[in-house]
Amino acid sequence: MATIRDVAKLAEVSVSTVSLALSNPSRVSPKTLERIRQAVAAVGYVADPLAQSLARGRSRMIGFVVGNVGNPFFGDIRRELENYALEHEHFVLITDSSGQTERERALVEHLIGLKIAGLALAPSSFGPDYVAFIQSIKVPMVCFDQKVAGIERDFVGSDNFLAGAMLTEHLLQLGHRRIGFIAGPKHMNTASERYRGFAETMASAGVEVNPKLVVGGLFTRSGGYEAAMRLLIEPERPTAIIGANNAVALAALQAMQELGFSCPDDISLAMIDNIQWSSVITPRITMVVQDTQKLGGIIARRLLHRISNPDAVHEPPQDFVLSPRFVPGNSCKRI
Amino acid sequence: MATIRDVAKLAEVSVSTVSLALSNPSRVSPKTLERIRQAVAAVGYVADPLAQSLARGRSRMIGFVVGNVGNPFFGDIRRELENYALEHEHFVLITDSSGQTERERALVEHLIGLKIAGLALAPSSFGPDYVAFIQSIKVPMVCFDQKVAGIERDFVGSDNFLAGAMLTEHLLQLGHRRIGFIAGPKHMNTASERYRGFAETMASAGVEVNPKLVVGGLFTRSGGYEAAMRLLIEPERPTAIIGANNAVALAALQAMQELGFSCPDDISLAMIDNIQWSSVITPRITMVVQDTQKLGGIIARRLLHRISNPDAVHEPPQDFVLSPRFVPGNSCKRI
DNA sequence: GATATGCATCGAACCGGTTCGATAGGCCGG
DNA sequence: CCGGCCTATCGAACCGGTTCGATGCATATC
Repeated sequence: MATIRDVAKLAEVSVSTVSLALSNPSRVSPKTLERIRQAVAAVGYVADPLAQSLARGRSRMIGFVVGNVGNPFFGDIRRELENYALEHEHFVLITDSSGQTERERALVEHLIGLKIAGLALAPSSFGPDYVAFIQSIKVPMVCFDQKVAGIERDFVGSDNFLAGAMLTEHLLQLGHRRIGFIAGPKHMNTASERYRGFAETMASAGVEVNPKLVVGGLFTRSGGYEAAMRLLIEPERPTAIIGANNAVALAALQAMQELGFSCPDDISLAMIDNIQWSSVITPRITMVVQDTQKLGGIIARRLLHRISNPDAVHEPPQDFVLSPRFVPGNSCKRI
Repeated sequence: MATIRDVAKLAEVSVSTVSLALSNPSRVSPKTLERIRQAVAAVGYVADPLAQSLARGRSRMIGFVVGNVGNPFFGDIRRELENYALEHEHFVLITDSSGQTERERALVEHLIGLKIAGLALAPSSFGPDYVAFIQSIKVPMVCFDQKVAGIERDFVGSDNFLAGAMLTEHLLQLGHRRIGFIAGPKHMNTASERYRGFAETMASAGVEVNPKLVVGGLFTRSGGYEAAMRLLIEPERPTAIIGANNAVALAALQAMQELGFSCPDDISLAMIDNIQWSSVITPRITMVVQDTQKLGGIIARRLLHRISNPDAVHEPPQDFVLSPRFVPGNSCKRI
């Protein structure tokens, strides 16, 4: 590997001039610049990014930390960020915390050790310790998906209250009154907002919610399965079920199939968030989806804005909340 | 951030002694070691990984490069690699080439610039130029999934011939003779082997393959959809279809649904590779799956073996080929 | 014609570690 | 008592860049 000193020697200038020429060509005389350019080409010089990062104190890498890289929701966002970053000569390092807060923390610390230029984080936890940790991060960052109380950072996400409300309204209009709700973890903002959207819409419609029909508490497949089973063995079985995310809704579908219930003939089903291959699942599930592409675009733009404008540190954090989109399927029946 | 010099000052030893103590404690006297330990704790010293990598010429990071991080096949492998690497104090950098060879190359070069300790790569291409590029990589590496002719590296993958053969055999035993095959790109080893498994099993059984029933050529959803449509409008429509991967098979299912064919009553369907949520898809598709966990384990072990045994460079590359597993569903009917 | 201004270039310090050869002191055997 | 060997520690060079203050020279100003 050729170093900057090889270039300097060949071009008969000092090392510092080469460095200057490469990072700020206009500050070097045209003829010297040309000599340096030729020398660079001659020896095939490429700057060592590690040495650059060490000297500059920051690299051109962006950290991307989520709980599940395989989730298409995060995948779409990742893709947007990658493309935008690449256009701006940045490089995205993807990491996966498996939803474990400890691992997330280790990953973030490792990334900061790598002197990343910026961080896009889908927070995996909450509470004072967690908030303190996030707040201690000095690197430009954007949080997304999960709004966590106390974190004062740019945030990009969807209107989850609206998402819950839309599905509830839809089912009410189809005549459903006994609507089951498989909820997510109460402490997660997405989960509580979606539930609030459900509860308030029911209340506005003057329909009382049977507390036995609100189940769950995990956004996982197994949690959803168990919760769905509880709904299905209820004597006053619901006529429709809302899954607060894709995993619990699909688990509910599986439980229904296993118990011999037909969807939508026996029970209607609706969910929040898309899944891959949703179009080949029978029935096609009525859902409310987030505009992942737009979310990703905003995250990317916001993060790179903060990265490339050093003054942006003083800009107060801002929330970007997008409205989700209703996608009708054939999993909900009028009764 | 505390530096190694702060530690040295506080412990009243030289910088080199601190470095030595930290990397090779046995070569420092017990009492000095203790002083250094206390100093480290006192100033909260953590070595800067960037500076270490620069000085050592290699880091403790492992590059993971695949065409689609969101694919659960790669996701499972990634998880195994991450866990194993973490146990050995290595850190996995995930990157996504979107299947674009140019991007893959840029990513690999970037990772090498980061002085990664090792590389796990799912090759995205083939041909002399590509092979030459891969062969030029000096970093310890393991290739997986796609076996590429000419690349002399450790390889970990599944027996794709067997995968194709198993499904074919299954359908033959159910009485099918007019079996359609949606193939992948001919130049991809997985695709050609799967096809070969199909063709040879048919031949052994003395069943002639109608060339019109072998369609496709892309492992994508849209490619599979188009190919399936061609099969379905064929006058001599197949009684069963094999999708050479999950994407084309599910696209075929969608096409069948859209044209009003019932699976498996009208047409049977079988596929290679699993998908997420396969259990909620109606019908449950009969498939042959790869043991992703085991694949990931082998990749991880092999790579870390090469990384931590410098002599291992002389070990000749080795192929690890696992047998896939048959998972019956209810998408194939006896006729 | 002396002084101020600006520009191109350079040298040296620095980022934060590692590594190797040198040195000094302690212990051994002869 | 002295030479030889071992061990603990150190200093300096190095990895490959960046950055800032200094320098020298040419042009603009009064």
